[in-house]
Amino acid sequence: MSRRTRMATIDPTPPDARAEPIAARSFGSGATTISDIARLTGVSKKTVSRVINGSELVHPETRDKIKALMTELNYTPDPQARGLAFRHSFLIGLVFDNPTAQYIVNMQYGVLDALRDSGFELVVHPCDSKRADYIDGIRHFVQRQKLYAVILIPRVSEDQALAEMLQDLGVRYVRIASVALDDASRMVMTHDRRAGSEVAEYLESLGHRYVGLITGPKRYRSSIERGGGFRDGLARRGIALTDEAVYEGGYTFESGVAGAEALLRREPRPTAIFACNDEMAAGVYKAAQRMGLSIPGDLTVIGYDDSPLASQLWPPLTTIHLPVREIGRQAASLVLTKDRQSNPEGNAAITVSPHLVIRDSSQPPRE
Amino acid sequence: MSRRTRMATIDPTPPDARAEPIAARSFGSGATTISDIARLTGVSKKTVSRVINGSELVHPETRDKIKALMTELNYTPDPQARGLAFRHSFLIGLVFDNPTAQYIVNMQYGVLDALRDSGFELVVHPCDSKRADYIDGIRHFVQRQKLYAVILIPRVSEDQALAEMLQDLGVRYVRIASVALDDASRMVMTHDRRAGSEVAEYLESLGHRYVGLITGPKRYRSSIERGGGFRDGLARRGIALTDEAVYEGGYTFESGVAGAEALLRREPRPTAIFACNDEMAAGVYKAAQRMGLSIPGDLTVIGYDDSPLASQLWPPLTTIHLPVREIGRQAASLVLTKDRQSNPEGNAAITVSPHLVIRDSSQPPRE
DNA sequence: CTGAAAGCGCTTACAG
DNA sequence: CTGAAAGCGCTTACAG
Repeated sequence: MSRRTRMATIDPTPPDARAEPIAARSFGSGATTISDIARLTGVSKKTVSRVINGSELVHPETRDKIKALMTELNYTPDPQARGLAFRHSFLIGLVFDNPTAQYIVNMQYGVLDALRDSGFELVVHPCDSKRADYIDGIRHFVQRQKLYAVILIPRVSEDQALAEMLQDLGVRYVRIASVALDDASRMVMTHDRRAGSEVAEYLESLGHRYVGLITGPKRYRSSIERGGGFRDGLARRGIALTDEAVYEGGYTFESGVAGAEALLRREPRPTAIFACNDEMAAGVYKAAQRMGLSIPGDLTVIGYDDSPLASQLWPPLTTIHLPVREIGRQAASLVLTKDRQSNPEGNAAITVSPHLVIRDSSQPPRE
Repeated sequence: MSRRTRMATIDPTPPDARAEPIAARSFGSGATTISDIARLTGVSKKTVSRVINGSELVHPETRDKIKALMTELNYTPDPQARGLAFRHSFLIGLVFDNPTAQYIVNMQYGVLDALRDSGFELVVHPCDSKRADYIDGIRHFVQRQKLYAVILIPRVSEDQALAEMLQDLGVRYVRIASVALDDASRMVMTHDRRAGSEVAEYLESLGHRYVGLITGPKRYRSSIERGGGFRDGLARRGIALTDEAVYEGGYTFESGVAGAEALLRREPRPTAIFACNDEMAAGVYKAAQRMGLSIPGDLTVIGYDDSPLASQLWPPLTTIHLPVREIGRQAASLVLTKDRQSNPEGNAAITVSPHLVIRDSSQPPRE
């Protein structure tokens, strides 16, 4: 029936226009346009457009007929044409500086989870936040591609100047960070401070009293939060973390090695070390091996991230699981929800909680 | 002077049209259009378009004047508008199945190296080649976004059905693989076979006679090439690799552990193991540690990839360096060169050569 | 609830 | 060497 209706509908356009069949125009087959749908269904392009954009102002019967035809012809509106008319593209930019490969990839997977079937695509944009003009680079990227939104990953997410530039541009964005740096509607927060405390409490409960901390760079907010939470957690349990028990690393393997070597020379030697990411924890493993210390017999090691590395180390690393893919999913969902401003006051920021995963690198201290 | 020329040029459009100043229209500032350039420079849009597209058919003086104004106003043509007219977008798709995170990220960096300032952007598209309809998913992606080109990473690059679909669509693509699966103009090849042989020759030269091989899955062409090259290399040096000395792994850490455990139970015990990627080599480390074998004292281990893992293992891993970023760069350059067909016969495929990096996990066998 | 006209910022034939 | 007209596939006011 629906087929007959379609066939019976007379094409209102003059016979000279568009006389050729629908399919196979330019990009392989399936190049149906909004005009084809309008003509074959006997309505105006505007009405089809209303259906595409989910307007309520369409007669249900008309809408159904149009939708049926769109499905039948496997029609999807051209994002470039829509973008030109809407004055923005259907692209989401992912901007990042230099996290680990695993972090980047998991984030991409998470974002793409949320973007699936949305008509939006993910465009990646690494940058170097140490360059003076890196914000300009991002501005050009956003402007030129008329991005619909951008997702900011630490450390660039922590740059206030970048956020302000994006606000000036009037483009949507969301920042991923461990503290509330912005409106709740623009934040996905990870409770790094709480996770740091959790590590402290776990170590105290095992009986450790002499512990060391290897932080990330001070310019990373996550590093401050993880380390600060750890320090606070210890303090709450009556353990003071002296300055000599803290080594500022660089989130790299090598800095983990150096940090462990520095900390393990102290007297009394720490019985446990918390490294603020897994890569540095792997460095601690190496230093311990060199110094003839066994893990966890002589030394308990805790990491942060729960990267694949954590389960590949020997012994498997006790660490904080950071749900990166979930974070990416949340960030992308946030950016796609139109009604962010509908509840400007009551909106709570989206938060994601890392949690401790106990494996084999931790146990009570000897004696 | 050029400024005076510009100011003196009378706007040919009627005064009612476009009376407002140029800047700050929709997307922040800088929303200059081709019409602005044409009007202010006193030529038609078509001529400006010619300059944009590098046509020779423009008077040098005119071209210079236009270029100067474009620079002055910081004008870049809108990729969406160009895309709509050109019937393709300025997006390059990166399609991959499930390589390691490091591989994906390095590939992205390489591709972006080549795309910088080209006006093209990178859209990422992971997929699951085990799903029956995964090719349809890619087709929809390519058609809907009207991709300019797509870059195929192993293992999807090895799927002939996918390549044929892309050909039917008429979209440019390049395949990254270890053998010539396609026209030279569509290939970036890595000499995995040769690298496998290099490992064999190196081990023989050290004096190893009893060696084990842990391959990747048979469905990966790289696995066949690496393993095959290794076998051939040994054979050329008079060493036969028996079937029992070969374990088919899955390119995963766990399969490396399992493979090493199987191989190291044999008599005589192999004095060296070649794992076809670093992750499996890390698994070999774990198995060796469990069995109380020291590396390289009791066992030489060689990996493949030269991922960050290789230098983070203890002892640092001797491995084959695969220049992934360079591969990405080459693939993107290939896709951007317009004149691929100019020399259809004489074209040699782009090839990239992996090479051995000797670290501390290899030495001559005992006695 | 529906449509005709104009426009988004570019390019492609077609003329000259 | 240069330009006027029409078009790419959509949407936004504006009318009804």
